[in-house]
Amino acid sequence: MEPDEWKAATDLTLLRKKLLAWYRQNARDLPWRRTRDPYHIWISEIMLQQTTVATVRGYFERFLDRFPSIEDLASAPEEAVLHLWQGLGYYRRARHLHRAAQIIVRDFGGQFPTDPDEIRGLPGLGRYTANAIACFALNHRLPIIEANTRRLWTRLTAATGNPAKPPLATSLWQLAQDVLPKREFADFNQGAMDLGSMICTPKSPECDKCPLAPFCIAHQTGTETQFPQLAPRRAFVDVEHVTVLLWDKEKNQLLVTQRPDDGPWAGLWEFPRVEKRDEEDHLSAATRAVKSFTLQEFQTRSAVMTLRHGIMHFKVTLTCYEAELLRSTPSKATVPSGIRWVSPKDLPTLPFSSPQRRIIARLLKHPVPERRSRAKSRRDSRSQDVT
DNA sequence: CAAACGTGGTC
DNA sequence: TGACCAAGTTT
Repeated sequence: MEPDEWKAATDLTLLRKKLLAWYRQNARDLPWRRTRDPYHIWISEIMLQQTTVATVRGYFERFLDRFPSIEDLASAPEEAVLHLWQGLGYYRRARHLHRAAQIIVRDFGGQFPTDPDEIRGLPGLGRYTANAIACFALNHRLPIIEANTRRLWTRLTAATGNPAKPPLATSLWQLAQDVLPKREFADFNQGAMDLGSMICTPKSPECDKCPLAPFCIAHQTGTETQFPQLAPRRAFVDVEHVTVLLWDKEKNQLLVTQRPDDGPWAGLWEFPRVEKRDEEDHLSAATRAVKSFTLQEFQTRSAVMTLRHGIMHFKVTLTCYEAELLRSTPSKATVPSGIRWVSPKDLPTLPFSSPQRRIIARLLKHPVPERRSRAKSRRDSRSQDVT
């Protein structure tokens, strides 16, 4: 059925009443619901993009603890912002957040803008996020559509087609607008998300507990799990990456490199790493990884660990080698930007991707020189040592 | 517009 | 235990 058709055939007044009543009884107690501060709600909404509530909880608290105000965020080094974001993924969000904070300080006197169009103009704020902040923090009567509400409304209306793109996306936004009550629209929006998240779940929705079941076409026809009709995901591709712990033994330091502004893990640090080519072996790839960052002479040693991780639609096997400088870096040498020599204990002060942090964790757990001998007996569930 | 952009919780 | 998927935005 078309959302328009469903709307005309539905008692929207009753639906609003049912959803609001359910929300009053079942609302989740979330940290970002205990405030109306647009800055706090902004941070939560950015963190929640494509990210589960369970994951965000801890990050939200730490972030506001470190950056209590927009000005604190704006004046922080980008590296500090990325450091608080490490492990959350989609790191572009953190950089947009940082840039937006600077714009707010420069153009809005450090006060989060109250005009929806100005909010929408900030980097990282699309239609959903801008409306969510304007609605929850600033009392604007605006609709929202995200994963939970998309699932909820497509099931209620049994809407066919891809809800992420026109024409269905357009009619869902229109529907979300039209169902909003005159008052309590913020609770209505929050309630729709909670219902989608807790009752109208992707796999096995609990329709017997759903206050909107009487309005739901999918439920009436037993087709709940046929909606939403999302586009199929890209198939996974196996790839091999090789990364190198290049030691300056004399100084007890390791070479780390900063990811370029574009591409995966932009702005984060990592040990020199390349994607292994089909025609080369792991050792050659390890050597190539180091050579792409330094002209200093070194000797590649052996692989010390292998771990697997996912990134986007890739299944990565990451092999970690060790290598050693033949001569220590002269103390007065100029180190190019984008490269640093860091002692193992200082590695946690830099932002790293999750797989690279797993390498660091093992490195610190098995400090030189026992690292090799102890490695065999100390394997964890997610990675295997290579002998 | 299709593709890029990460990670961990969950069942 | 591996597949699915999450409070999307940008280019």
